[in-house]
Amino acid sequence: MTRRSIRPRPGTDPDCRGRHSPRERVALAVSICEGRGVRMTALRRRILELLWASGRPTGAYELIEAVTRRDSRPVGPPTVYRALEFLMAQGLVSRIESLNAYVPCVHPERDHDCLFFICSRCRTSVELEDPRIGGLLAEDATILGFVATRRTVEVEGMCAQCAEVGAA
Amino acid sequence: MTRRSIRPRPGTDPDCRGRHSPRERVALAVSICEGRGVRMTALRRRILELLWASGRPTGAYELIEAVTRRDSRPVGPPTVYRALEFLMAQGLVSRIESLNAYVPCVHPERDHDCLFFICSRCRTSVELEDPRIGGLLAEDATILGFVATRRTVEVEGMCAQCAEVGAA
DNA sequence: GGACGCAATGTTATAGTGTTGCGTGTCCCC
DNA sequence: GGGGACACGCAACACTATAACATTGCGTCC
Repeated sequence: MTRRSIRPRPGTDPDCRGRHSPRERVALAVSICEGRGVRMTALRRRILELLWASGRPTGAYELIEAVTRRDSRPVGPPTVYRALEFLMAQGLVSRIESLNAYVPCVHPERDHDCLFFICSRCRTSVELEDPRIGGLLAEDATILGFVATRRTVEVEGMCAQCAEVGAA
Repeated sequence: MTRRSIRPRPGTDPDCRGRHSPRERVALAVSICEGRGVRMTALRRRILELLWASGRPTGAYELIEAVTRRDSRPVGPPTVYRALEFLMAQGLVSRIESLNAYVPCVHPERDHDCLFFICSRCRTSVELEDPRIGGLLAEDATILGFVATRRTVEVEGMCAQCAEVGAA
């Protein structure tokens, strides 16, 4: 219970911190797309790289600016939104609803239900997987006769580092 | 497991369906505000009534139109957003992040963590309370050293009624 | 009763987020 | 190398939310 040295970054969770470089995760995403027969185009890849490079949940319009700057050509909103849609459909990116922002998923290789802890001070987020929560939600859904297709679980507050600083 | 006759409406959950009329819930909200020494003004009350009357998650701009129509005078966005902010601070209304919409809370008298099941076909939502989920989230937060201030749990899919129709 | 303080609301403008519609290109498969 | 599906470019627009500033209304204090 005392592994507190993590610096929360998108998609870094306590069990695998440091093990996943952005480069490696992008390469994994590419191979996943190959395996599925879907197209990881240059634009889509660029956006995934930018999300990994950002280090925190990133808005669509920030991405528009970043792509425009990096590729030295104007890119419109629909272009970026479509790429995000693709990346989300492939489970490579998640949307954080309470921020209107996007983060790369740490474990696209697993079929996962993300759970986000979002620090409102340093604007970072940590992705966790906790299958127990999915289980309870499925149970509640069954009671209601509800057929679930998507889950959003987000916790806002202050991360360990910021809480320490704030307490000082 | 076979209580399926409910018509999901905002804030109606299987354990108390039909027991809460909008009128009664608004009256409860008024008395809660009195007890707390905060002001349930005419505008705030009007917006709460409109949310109860709507029967589904309602966007801020829908509310702006509804207030404008009902009071026969133009109302600007800030006015409505401020009223919503107040109602949320008092736990009388919740925001559904994945819809950018607002619903009245069924049990403002309890300190509650809402959990929403949102039907993407009929656009209704059902509010549940499941303390076990809050417990797990608190547990995960502790492991991360995270200090939580707000939780968002939303499940999208199809409600029992729409699933039946859709299956036909 | 008039001057002040304060909370709530009104007004205008603008920022931020996301979508529609349509045309063009490009890749892949046969 | 023709044809269809998918991806992208572009312009305009729709929706959601906030900033900045003005006004109203009400209670209080002298």
